[in-house]
Amino acid sequence: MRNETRFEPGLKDSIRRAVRELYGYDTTDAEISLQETRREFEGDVTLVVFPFIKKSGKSPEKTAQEIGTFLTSSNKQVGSFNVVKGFLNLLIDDAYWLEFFRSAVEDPAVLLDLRRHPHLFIPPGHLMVEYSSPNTNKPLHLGHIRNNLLGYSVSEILKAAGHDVRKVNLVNDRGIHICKSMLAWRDFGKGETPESSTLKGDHLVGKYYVLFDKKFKEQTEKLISGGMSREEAEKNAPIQLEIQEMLRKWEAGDVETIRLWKMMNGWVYEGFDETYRKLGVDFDKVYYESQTYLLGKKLVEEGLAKNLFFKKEDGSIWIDLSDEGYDEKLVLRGDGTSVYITQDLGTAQLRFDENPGLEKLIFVVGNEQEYHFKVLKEILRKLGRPWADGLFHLSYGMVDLPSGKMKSREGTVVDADDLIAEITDQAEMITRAQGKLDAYDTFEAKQLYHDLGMGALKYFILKVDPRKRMLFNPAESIDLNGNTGPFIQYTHARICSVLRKGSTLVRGNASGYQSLTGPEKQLLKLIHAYPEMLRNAALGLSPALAAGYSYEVAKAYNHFYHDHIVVDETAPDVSEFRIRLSRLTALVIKESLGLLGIVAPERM
RNA sequence: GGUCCCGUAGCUCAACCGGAUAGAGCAACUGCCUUCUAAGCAGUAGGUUGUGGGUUCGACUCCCGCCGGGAUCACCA
Repeated sequence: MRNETRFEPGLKDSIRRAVRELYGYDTTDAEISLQETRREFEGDVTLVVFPFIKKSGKSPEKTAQEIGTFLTSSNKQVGSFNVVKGFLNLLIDDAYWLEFFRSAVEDPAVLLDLRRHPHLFIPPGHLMVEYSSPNTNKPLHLGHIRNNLLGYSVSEILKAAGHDVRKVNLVNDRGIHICKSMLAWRDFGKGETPESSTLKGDHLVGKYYVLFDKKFKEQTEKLISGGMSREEAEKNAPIQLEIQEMLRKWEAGDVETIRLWKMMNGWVYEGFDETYRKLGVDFDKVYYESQTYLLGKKLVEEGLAKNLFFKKEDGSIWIDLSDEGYDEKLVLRGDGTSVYITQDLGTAQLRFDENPGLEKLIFVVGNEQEYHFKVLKEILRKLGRPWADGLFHLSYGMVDLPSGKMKSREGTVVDADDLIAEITDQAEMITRAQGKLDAYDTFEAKQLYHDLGMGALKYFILKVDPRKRMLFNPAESIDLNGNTGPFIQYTHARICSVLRKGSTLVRGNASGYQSLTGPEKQLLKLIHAYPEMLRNAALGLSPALAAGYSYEVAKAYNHFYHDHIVVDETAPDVSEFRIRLSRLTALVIKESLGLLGIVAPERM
């Protein structure tokens, strides 16, 4: 975690003053490198003095010594210091930590509200986050899970940092691939419905999508054995010709086709809603591609009129982006129909039109579409849209299995609903074996198993830097010990248990407590760092920072808990302080887990 | 082939803008429940940060070459 802003303007200003008075020049911010003191040395913050030695003309040790002496006498936050090579370790006085503790006890908003910290404050913006973006021809899988969890968490982080955030979904509900499941159901489904089959709607539709593929393969193989080339066979399989016909009918608004489409998509949406509910994600608005795919043609005309685009002989329209390091890019087909990017140009325009003041549009989409989003942004920029710079592709890495990539055709896809069920079952087994929940009724217990299972899954996925590929091993499922969601949830439940026992001992604000033990101070420092973590997570769009933070806090609390008696009738001052410290710890754990969409249970 | 991303302990991941002896968890091994939740705590062991150069007081981090892996470059989305 960055520390340079942590001890607020005070410390940096003091350093600046020290350098000016001692060596007679003004430092730049970049030269003042503050970091957390490594555990093996004594201190809280460390100043790297190498940048100053040219001006001081003295050795690193001597320079550090001089700055340290200046700081202890000019800044009362600095209690003492020591020097190791070119590193000046500063010890922040306990009084500072205790003062912070009391202000947080009085008013927890000090922790949660960035407006309370001028040096951490981010000007609030009006943002939109698009995530999930499923196809309506098959159920959600592990890849979608990462997308959904990221999109939701990033939105929560941005909201917590003070932004106005709109979460949106863009459902890919039309097109030739959607027709595949429709056709297979119509011809082979015998009227099967989610009710009659007891299959979840999205799974039922997915079943017919797979069936289509099977029939298609059978037909092409047959044609190939009849002497046709593979390419020809794939073009001429009867079922292939039929879906093309179906898509034409759909686009022409054919009543029967539309009816079938609506019915089957309806099933899918019911299925998706259930999965979204289990994942705990939601949207302020859902866009449907069937309503947006025609948008964007006006922008194409505009680009043509401005000579940014050009028309080829066959009537197709292109933009030449070779000067920007990209290729020529098609923006409209020869027959005048939209391609993916046409639509995206249109929806971007629509969103900025619909949301006056919108500053940033964040697309949570896998990194295989990086090229697409670069091109999209570049085109909009060339079209003179001032908001084009506000487009941001939050490009996340794929989720790999031990066997390699997930391939739907090879049946190695990990289904989202199955995974959620398995993890929840596992959480239930382990929790029951612990036998700490006798007071819970069935409903509460079920809810808890779900919260724990999802805690494990969400933490596992979100703790990894979004940009990186990650590996998920379903066979080992998910650990519940160590650096995991349930470990942090457990710590929260543990604190709640302590608080239930000790709440009557708390009356004042522990003002009698004067000196901190090591573990107490460590915990307090981490609590103190919450706003800074929030700021960094928001600026970096990184749930991983919130995950890492919550883990650090949980570890520090368990250490503290192991070494100290919290509730002690015979030492009311100490108990009062430690109970209040526990309360603040529970608060930052609950908040940081909340940023990840993870519930912090009171018992487990 | 062009462009981009990745390579850290047996495994999964950290390491802030270039800072000190590269950190956690899992797996392995040792201890700790008569005391507030042992889903815990403490410890041992595990590394030439893919590789070779360069820049720097200082490189996992920046630059160049190589090796290995991935993505992308559709009148698909």
